[in-house]
Amino acid sequence: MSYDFNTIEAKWQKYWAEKGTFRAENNSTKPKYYVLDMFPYPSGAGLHVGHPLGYIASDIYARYKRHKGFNVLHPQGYDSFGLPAEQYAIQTGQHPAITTKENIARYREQLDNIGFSFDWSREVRTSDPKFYKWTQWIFIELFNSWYDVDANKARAISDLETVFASEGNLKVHAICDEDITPFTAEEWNGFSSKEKQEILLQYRLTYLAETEVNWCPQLGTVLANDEIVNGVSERGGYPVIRKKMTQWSMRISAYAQRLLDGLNTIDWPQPLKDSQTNWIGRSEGASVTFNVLPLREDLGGDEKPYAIEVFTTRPDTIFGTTFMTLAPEHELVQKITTPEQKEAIVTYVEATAKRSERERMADVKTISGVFTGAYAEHPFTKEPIPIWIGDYVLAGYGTGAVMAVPCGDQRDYDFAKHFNIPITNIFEGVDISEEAFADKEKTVIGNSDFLNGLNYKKATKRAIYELEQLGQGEGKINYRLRDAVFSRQRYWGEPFPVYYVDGMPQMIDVQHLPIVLPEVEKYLPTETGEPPLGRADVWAWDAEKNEVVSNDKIDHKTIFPLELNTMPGWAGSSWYLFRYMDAGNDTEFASAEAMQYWQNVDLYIGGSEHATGHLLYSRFWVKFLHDRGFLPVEEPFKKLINQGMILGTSAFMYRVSGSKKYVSKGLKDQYETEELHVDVSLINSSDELDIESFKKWRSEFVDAEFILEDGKYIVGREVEKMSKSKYNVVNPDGICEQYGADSLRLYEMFLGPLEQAKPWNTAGITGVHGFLKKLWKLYHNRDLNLEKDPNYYNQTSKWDGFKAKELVFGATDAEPTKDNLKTLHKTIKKVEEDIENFSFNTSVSTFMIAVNELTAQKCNAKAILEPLAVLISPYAPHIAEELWNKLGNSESIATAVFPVFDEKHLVESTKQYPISFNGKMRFMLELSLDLNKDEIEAAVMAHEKTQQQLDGRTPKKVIVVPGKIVNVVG
RNA sequence: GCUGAAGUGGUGGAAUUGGUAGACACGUUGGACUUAAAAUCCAAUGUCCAUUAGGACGUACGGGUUCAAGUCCCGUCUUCAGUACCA
Repeated sequence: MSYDFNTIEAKWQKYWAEKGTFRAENNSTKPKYYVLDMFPYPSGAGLHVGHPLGYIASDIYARYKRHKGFNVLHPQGYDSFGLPAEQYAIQTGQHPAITTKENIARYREQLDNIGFSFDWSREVRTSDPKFYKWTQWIFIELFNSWYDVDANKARAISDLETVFASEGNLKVHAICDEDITPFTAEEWNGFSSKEKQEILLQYRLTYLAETEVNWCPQLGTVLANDEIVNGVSERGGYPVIRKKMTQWSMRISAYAQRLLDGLNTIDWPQPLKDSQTNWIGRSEGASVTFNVLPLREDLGGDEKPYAIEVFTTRPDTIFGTTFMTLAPEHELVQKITTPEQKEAIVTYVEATAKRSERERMADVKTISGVFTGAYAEHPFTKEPIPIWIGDYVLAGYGTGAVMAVPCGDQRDYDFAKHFNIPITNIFEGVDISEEAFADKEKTVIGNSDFLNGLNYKKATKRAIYELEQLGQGEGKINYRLRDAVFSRQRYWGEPFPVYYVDGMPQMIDVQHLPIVLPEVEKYLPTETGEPPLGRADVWAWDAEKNEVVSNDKIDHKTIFPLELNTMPGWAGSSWYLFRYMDAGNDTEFASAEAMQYWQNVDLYIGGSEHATGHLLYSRFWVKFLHDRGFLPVEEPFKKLINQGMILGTSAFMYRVSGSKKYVSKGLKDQYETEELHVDVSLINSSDELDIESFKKWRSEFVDAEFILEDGKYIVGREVEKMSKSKYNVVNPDGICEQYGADSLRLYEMFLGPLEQAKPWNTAGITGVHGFLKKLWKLYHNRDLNLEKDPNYYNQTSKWDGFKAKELVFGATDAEPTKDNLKTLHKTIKKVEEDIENFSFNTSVSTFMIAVNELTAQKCNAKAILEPLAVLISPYAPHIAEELWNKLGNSESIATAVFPVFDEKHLVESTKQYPISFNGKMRFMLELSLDLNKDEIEAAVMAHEKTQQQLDGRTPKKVIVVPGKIVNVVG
């Protein structure tokens, strides 16, 4: 029987599905292990060879952990809300639910073909109402929570109402909107219901606010900061502008410090932790208030002076402040500008507003700004300081205003030089005639009154103290992390469980969830610019009957309008990991017992592109749910591995400009050409184009002409991200058909280290496929191809070759030889280490060596072949199952126990290595692993003798480490 | 600019705590078996010199530590990724 992988793989995939081999139990005496992949978005293009890379790695680990006696949870699902299905719906009118369903079916088929050990009974889909019911529920819980700084956690909003009713908000320390008006208990109790709601909204962890957002006109929606790349939308590459809109926001800033601290408790790649750290952007410093001159007491009344609050990380340099700069968007700009400067300021502000983000970013070198004509008072010297505006100060960071210290900050320095503003040097022994001095460590302050002679640390402390005495500043920690906008003007997302009474948002009670997406006849925004849900006919809330009803019934008494926005893509993916623990639960998002048992994800594998999106939001929600007592854990993913991207090798053709002629790569420089992508399936392994297929590929190429070199059309090649639009996508189906899923799995692992990006190239796949054939033969009549059989040609048809002769299953009960055992245990050790270190690529080599050695040893002992099959089964599960079955086992190999490594079989002969020592020839000694004390002594003595014979000296020091090399120092 | 990662044959990539660099695979060349092809098996394959025996040089570059450096230290260069006027 030859290795018929197609039959074998189909057989075992069916077997696993029927027997439910990979179902995880929520009750088990075994230790638990949770292995999770980032679930895919089911796109119309299907899976390409890059997708399964991480899945194969996690599958190997999951199968390995099962062999090691763990109760393994290894589920899979779909992140099925998203923009592409909606864009497709806009173009074709096809309902996104239908497209999504079809795409999922295709994904499932492809995933099944690769033989993953997923527990499909726990599948989740974020677009399934049974799933998003709980996404809506979490939203309501966020709405019903506030962040208590004293308890350092989120609490129920009802607690806050109790506090307000008894003592007002004066003693409440919350992370909330900045401009909260203080009130007493009496005042609170006297507020109307609407006033109370408005106040509470300023405290809630999700809140409605008029925010400046990134608006993408082409997509008709708002984008989060991480959905924008270089000033254009990540999807589609459309321009993005700033616009004010009323939006739902998530108060993730409340968790900034805990998100930072939590990074120390999890095992994630350092670059990823770094990028979250940068994103959160903690900086320590002080906030300082500068009063604007003329102080307003001379204006009469008790009006307070205008005050500019700044954030600085260098309060120690406050005496070096020679001007201030406001962002052009700063709210005080209009108020403080003097009449003489008005025109210049207005012109500048307008010019800045017109510049797109992109232009502003592209042009960071040009220094620009305008003097407002106003002055502020230095808190200590009481000197007047000119106030400027300039676009190097960003409205979105800190307070949108800086105290400019040109001697200590290069940007302030450049600005001052450019506009001839004086520069005061406040550093001892430093020359600032050429550039600013920003080295904190070497700082000694001078020319600064009470700060003179102090270093950075002491001066900072003292400056903050003095500012506090004046009531004009305090120590402050500033975070770059902004609250996350949570509204999207889209159709294909989770609807909010929200209706509006008198303009105030109301939550729909959990027992009436889910609020299911309504039908609409078109998926575009409405003519008036409302989100697509504005087109729904049945989209109003009957607060008496508690159901969704037709919109034309809205009476604002019992029937109210529903929220028209939907939630962003990251909503469902922020908590899905818990749904797998108890996927069918209709009464809770997962039962407490299930969550207590499974805790959190032990191993998470996925791409690093989610560093500041999904992986941050998910940590935020988990911390929140933990605070409110819904989750036992505070971090979602204990260990994370980023698999590298598999890149495609694009092919390019060169079209002679303005013609239908295509010139081969070698001759392209003789013409003026433009390059265009061509489908890689039309190219053979030597970069030659299949001209006939190319003409048939697309109608526009039917009458193409070619300028060939040596009768061939050679294309250009370049490695790029795999993408449908670049025609460089390779999907796994063809490979599964031609070489089998096991070959694909082995090959994807063999390609290189998991974390590394690498181009896809099928050239080497015959290597791993050949290994599987050898493995198969190892369990069968292996001698057939190694020695000539004189009868062979008589037995079989001459033309059928070796395949025609039946290979006989050949494992026996024979005793394994020493060599057999050595090979086996060497392999166990290496494979175990490799899997634990996630270096799956090297273990494939280990298998090849093992099979080659055992073949050479003509090993047919069941005692070797059986454990070998278990070792290989995580990598190549189908062939391992088949061989396991043939060895006479009735249970699936998935339940087999991982073989135990026994050091004693690794008997190496003691070896001497030559080294050169002080120009003389010496030897080093390597001891075998299994020697006892006496044997070691004997070996060392023999070794010393050799050394003596060489130069007549005895080594002075001998370091003996069993199993290691002996270091002899003369 | 800043942060992080990495530079090893024709190619992908191996190499424990420093210990025979180039495992394993692809590719290439030669051979066996075939009428032939495919498949399979065997051998060679870092570079240079040499008929052979053998020798020299080799892990981006320049230094250093060490009996011993791909690995550790200092400096330089290059590439990739992330981030960007963050006060």
